[in-house]
Order: sequence, then structure tokens, then C-alpha cells
Amino acid sequence: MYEPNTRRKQEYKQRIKYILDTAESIFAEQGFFRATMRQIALKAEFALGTIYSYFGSKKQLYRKVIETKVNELVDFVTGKMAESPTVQGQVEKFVHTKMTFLHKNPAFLRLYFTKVDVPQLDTEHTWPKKVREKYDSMLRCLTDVIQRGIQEGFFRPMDAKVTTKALDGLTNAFAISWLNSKKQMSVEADMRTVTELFLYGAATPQKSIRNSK
Amino acid sequence: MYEPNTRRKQEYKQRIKYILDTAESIFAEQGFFRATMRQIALKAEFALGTIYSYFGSKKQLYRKVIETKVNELVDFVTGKMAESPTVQGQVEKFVHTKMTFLHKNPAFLRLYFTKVDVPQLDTEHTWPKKVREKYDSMLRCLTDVIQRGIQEGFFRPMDAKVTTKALDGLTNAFAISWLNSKKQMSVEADMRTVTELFLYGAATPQKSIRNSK
DNA sequence: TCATTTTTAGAACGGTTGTTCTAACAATAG
DNA sequence: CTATTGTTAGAACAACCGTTCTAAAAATGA
Repeated sequence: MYEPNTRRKQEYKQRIKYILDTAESIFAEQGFFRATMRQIALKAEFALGTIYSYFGSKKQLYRKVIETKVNELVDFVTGKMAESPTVQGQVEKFVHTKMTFLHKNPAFLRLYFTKVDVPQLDTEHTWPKKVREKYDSMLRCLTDVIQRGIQEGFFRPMDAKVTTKALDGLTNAFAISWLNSKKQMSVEADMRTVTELFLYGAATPQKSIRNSK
Repeated sequence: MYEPNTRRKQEYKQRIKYILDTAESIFAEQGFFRATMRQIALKAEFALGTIYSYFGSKKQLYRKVIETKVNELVDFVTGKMAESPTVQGQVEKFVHTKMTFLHKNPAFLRLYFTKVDVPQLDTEHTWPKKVREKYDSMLRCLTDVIQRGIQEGFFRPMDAKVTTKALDGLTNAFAISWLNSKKQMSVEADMRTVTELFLYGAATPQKSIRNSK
């Protein structure tokens, strides 16, 4: 028989990862349809057939790329959020870790925003259900925090899910803008802006002193 | 010679519009790459060659679709904004008209969010420069309003451009969510949420009474 | 009616690409 | 070493699609 030993298993994992990373960069550069399997094979230095033997099809390879990265993102964000005890701390962690991750993974950042969540299309224009659910689990985590904040009186009595949507969208807006800017943007400044704007809004407080920080 | 009379000109315009509308719906359903010129010709009830004689190529047709709709959106939004004299009124107009437009044009809504603004790729994944500029003109209009609001003391002293980005992103976030929701969402409620959140934030005002409305 | 222009249906062209296949080669286990 | 399995380079296949072309029909202006 052919019992793969440890090294062999490791090598296999490494190869998978290498192919996934390569595919990610090419999909990010060119988009799903422009990217070709030949390109990916070439850049990853594997034969075309090998890629197919590993991933079956272009679509599956693509899904795997997305799935892997979203899992990474979500685990990173939720993990960090759990570290903070306070509501405000957790919200800040969400903003901070999500934006940091997207900033550190520019290829993924592109993939992330090339996709739209339109379940009607189960094609390459939407996220696989598994991925969607993983992402939702992160949002639910945020919703719980916000809900707690409302109960504690830290947040105004709003719909927690809607508020989640707003904060998620706010972070997205800034991340998207990184795609355009040639010059190096200050990520830290953006994170602070998002947090502040989300908590206190744009309008000047009337006859009041805000608890800033 | 062959001097097209008025009716002929009108018919020509109507045809152009009909093809553009048809193309919009198909591009929205399938995305640029999946959509085929044959499909569009079939649905628009024109011969394939006729479409080509009108628009030259698939890419040009696509660009025209986007361009037309973005122009409509921007003119609609900026037009309505100009109607209001106050800063707060103009901000509300922006939120209201932009979201209303996107809600009333679900096909465009999809196209709008399938595209990402990545100037590095001058392919189908980005907006044509002309479109980008048009959209930017709308954002600049909003930036001016916010700048005025800052000077008047209505807004806190923030970077007006950054604040614009935030508000634009906030409206996008809610519009995107309409793509997913099977059930009819309350657009009015979403518009109010966006406005409130943008102006006053999510945190509870401390020792203060907010001027609500 | 006649000459001109538009439109049409569909064939045809040319290129691309996902996927499979083949035959040779390399690595591995026993 | 030998049988087995994994890998490779590249050919081959098959389908698709953007685009052009053709010949006929329809519409138009005079």
C-alpha cells in the first residue's frame, strides 16, 4: 500500500497552501473570469493537471480560496473581540482587527469586494453559503455585543442588527477606499474615524460634554 | 440623400433606450462575463448585428449602460440636494434621494455593487473614468455641504472628505442589504436610521439633551 | 416605382479556455 | 529492483462567444 508519511502530508499541505495563495493573487488581479487555470498553474509552478487533481475545477478552487481567507478573517476578528471585557472595547476590537486584516491582505481585500452577496445568483458573483454563514457568525457576534451595550445603556435603544449592518458597512467603506488610493493612507486614522463616527456621529453635541474615550 | 426626420430620430432614441434597458437587466442578472450579446439581442428583439451597429462592442454597450444610469443617479441626487437651503436638509436629501434611486432601480443596484473602484484594472471590474468622475462630482457636492456644516458649527470639526466617505458608505451598506432580503424592507426606516446614525452616532448622549430633528 | 439604407436571421470565423487525456518521468514503499 | 502512485508537459477536445459577414427582406425618400 501507499501510506503517506508525515513529511509527505506536510508537503501536500504546503502545496495546497501555495496553490491557494497563488490563485488568490491571480483571482484578485484579474477577477474570476479573466484568470485562467493555465496562469495559475504556471505561476504556482505546477502542471495544469496537478491543479485539477487537487481542486477539481476552477470554481472549486475559487471557492476554496475565498473560504480559507474568510475563515481566517472571522476567526481573527472574533478571537480578538473575545479578549476585551467591555462593550466599547469589543466594538473597537472589531473595527481594529477587521480593518487591520483587510489592510494586511490586499489581494483578499479585492476579492472581498468583487463579490456581492446576492443569493439569487449561485454563481461566481456570490459567496458560497458556507462562507456567508461564517461571515454571518462574525456579524452575529457583533450584534450580541451591541445588544449588550444597549442593555447596559451604553448604546441608544436601536435595532442591534441594523446597527451591526451600519458598523460593518462603515468599515467596508474605508477599506474599499484603500483600493483606490495610490498614496499610503493612515490605517490607524481611519480606524479611529470609524469608531468615533459610529459612536458619536458627525453632528456637534449640543450643550453637553461627551465622554471621549 | 437620407435625411432622418423627427419620427425616425425618436424611434432611434427609443431603440437605444430599449437596448440599454434590456442590457442592463441581463448584465445585472448574469454579470458582465456570463451575459452574452446573443442573449441581449434576443431579449431586446433585435438582430445581433443591429446591436453591434449601435454600440460597437460588448464592452462599449456595458459602459454605456453604466454611464447612463450613473448620470441619472447623480443628476437626481444633486438636483434634489440643491433644493434644500440648510445643511441638515441637504444631508437628508442626499441620503433620501440616493437610497430611493437605488431602491427603485434594483437592476442598477446590482450593477452598482458588482463593480468596484479599482483604477489599476481598466477592465470590466472598474468603472470607466467618465463615470467615476461623475460620481465623484456628487461626492464633492456632499463634501461641500459637510464643509459648510463644519463652518456653521453644525458638524464637529472633522475631515469633510472622510466624513463624506463614511456617509456614502453607510448608505451603500443599507442598499446592499436590500439585495439579500427576500422580504420587503422598509426603505423609509433605513433612510431614517442612516441619517440618525450619521448625525448622532450609536452611543447614548451623556448628560445632554440632543436636538433630535 | 426605384435607388438607397436599415434591419434581419443566421452562418461563419477565430480565438479562448475549462477540462481531459497521454505518455514519459520521478518518487516511494516493500 | 519492482510495482504503484504522483507529477509533468503539452496535446487534444469540446464548447462557447465576441465579432464579422452574407444575402435577403423591409423601410424609406424622392
